[in-house]
Amino acid sequence: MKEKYYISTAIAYTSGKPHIGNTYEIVLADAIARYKRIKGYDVYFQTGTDEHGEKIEIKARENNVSPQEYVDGVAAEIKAIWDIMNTSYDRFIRTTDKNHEKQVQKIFKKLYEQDDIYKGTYEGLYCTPCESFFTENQLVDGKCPDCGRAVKQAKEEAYFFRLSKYQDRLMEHIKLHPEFIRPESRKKEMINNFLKPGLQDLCVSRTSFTWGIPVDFDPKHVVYVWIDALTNYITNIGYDVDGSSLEYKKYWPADLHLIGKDIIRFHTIYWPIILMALGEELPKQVFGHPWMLFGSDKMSKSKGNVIYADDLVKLFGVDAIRYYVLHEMPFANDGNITYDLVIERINSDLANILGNLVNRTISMAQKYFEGRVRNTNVYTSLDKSLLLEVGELAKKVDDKMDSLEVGAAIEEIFQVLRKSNKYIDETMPWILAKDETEKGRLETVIYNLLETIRVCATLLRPYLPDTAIKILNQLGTNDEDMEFKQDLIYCVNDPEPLFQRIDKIKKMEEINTFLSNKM
RNA sequence: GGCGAGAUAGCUCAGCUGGCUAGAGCGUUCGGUUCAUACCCGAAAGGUCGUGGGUUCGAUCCCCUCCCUCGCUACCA
Repeated sequence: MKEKYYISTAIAYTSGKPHIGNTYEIVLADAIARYKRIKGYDVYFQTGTDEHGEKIEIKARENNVSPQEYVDGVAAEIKAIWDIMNTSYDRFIRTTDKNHEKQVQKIFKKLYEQDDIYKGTYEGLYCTPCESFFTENQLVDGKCPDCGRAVKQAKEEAYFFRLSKYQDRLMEHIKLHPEFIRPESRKKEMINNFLKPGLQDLCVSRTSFTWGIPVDFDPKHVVYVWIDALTNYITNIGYDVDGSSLEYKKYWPADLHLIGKDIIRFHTIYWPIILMALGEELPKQVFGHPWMLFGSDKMSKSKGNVIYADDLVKLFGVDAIRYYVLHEMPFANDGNITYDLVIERINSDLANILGNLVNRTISMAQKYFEGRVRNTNVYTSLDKSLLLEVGELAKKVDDKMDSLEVGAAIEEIFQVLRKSNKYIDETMPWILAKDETEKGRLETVIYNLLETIRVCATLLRPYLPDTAIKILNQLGTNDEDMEFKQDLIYCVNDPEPLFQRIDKIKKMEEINTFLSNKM
């Protein structure tokens, strides 16, 4: 039986269209999911949208539509972008799904009945005109951050979760499972800022807005974000307080929750504690990935520097953008994206190193052998290092992927592609072609190249799915073994450029026109 | 303020528990080649490894001071 692998992204908040920074997460998850499938895992890959809350209620009002209509629109937009990015999620959950709502109510009730949740009062600084509570450090000059007027102490009835009851168990779990929170620095932040000082009880219901899942035994309350949003990971695969589905039993606990670094607290403190209270297993790993910055600024609409994934795809193509975000994002630090950098990466890596290698190799196979190439086994010492590197490639990629270093995994493959270009220069096929007695040697050289490219293309499938298929088609093979083989027989098709080189100046003009047309 | 991370070539970054002339990619300059998408290959230039101390036979890597950048510091998500 196949080993299961459950990976999730965070559910995207439907307050507006996600930019490339948000889109990075789904692409990263997709690369990992595709990789695991190739490795033979039974992968379940979930994503979706978080659709309740006050902010959405307000947005809907501003747009003169109902909250449901509003989230229907944004959720569709988000799903469309995920699809444009060619991501292979298995299921897309929305927190407005009926089953989710029902399960959340049951979970809330169960936690209440077992006294993990109790009714109390929420005390805080309240701005009456804005009808909102704020914390001390949200205030601007001691005044309401929204309207600038004075705030006052106020109380509101609310349900609370006794987090402190579980904090020792959670601390223990984090110590026993060093892989639970990644990267490491995030773990320290959680321990030092929250666990060590002691957890405060968490407010889990609201009465100040209505766009949420009602608490069924106390309907003036709606379930506040935590229990609503976080439980998506289990409700959608069949968790049920009264007995969960077989699917749930098969896939839970999740192997990896991939999330942005901004929501680590919810996933490494609140979520595990909710699960402990329910008596369920904890996810194996939570990875808080870094952010994608535009230049050195965080993207925001007010700065006017927002880049959307669908626009980038229109301008550069889906695999180019997948490549950029996967390759350029560091493991722990924030990465950045500019049009200049995207163009440089496409030209140097995709067009020159990869595209041109495939093109020149296939051209030679056509020119010297009418496209039909087999291994004639005429080796020389020049072949040694290339064959050694291809031989080790799958293992190296595997190691990097295991530690979620996706960019480094891709780099390993490109290392071999670079090596292949060098190999052509060293073996000089065009010289061999002039000497009839070197025909056998020439064919071995071309074979080594074709086979190396096949291995690389196969390994590139998780990152550049369309391009990988194109390469394999040009090679005329459907062999997707990740090891170098000695005995394939190639009958290649006509070469066709994979990525056009981009003229930076012309492209920038095109981009400016494109953006000004959108305004 | 507290806690945490980081500061290495023009740019983006590698450098495991201290040890050969500090590395890679991109960019720049020069040279080579022609199978190929003016591509590819090679070479060079370019770093007092943030500051000032200390430990050591020896420190980019350990300790301390200082300077700077960034993140977290609980109910927006």
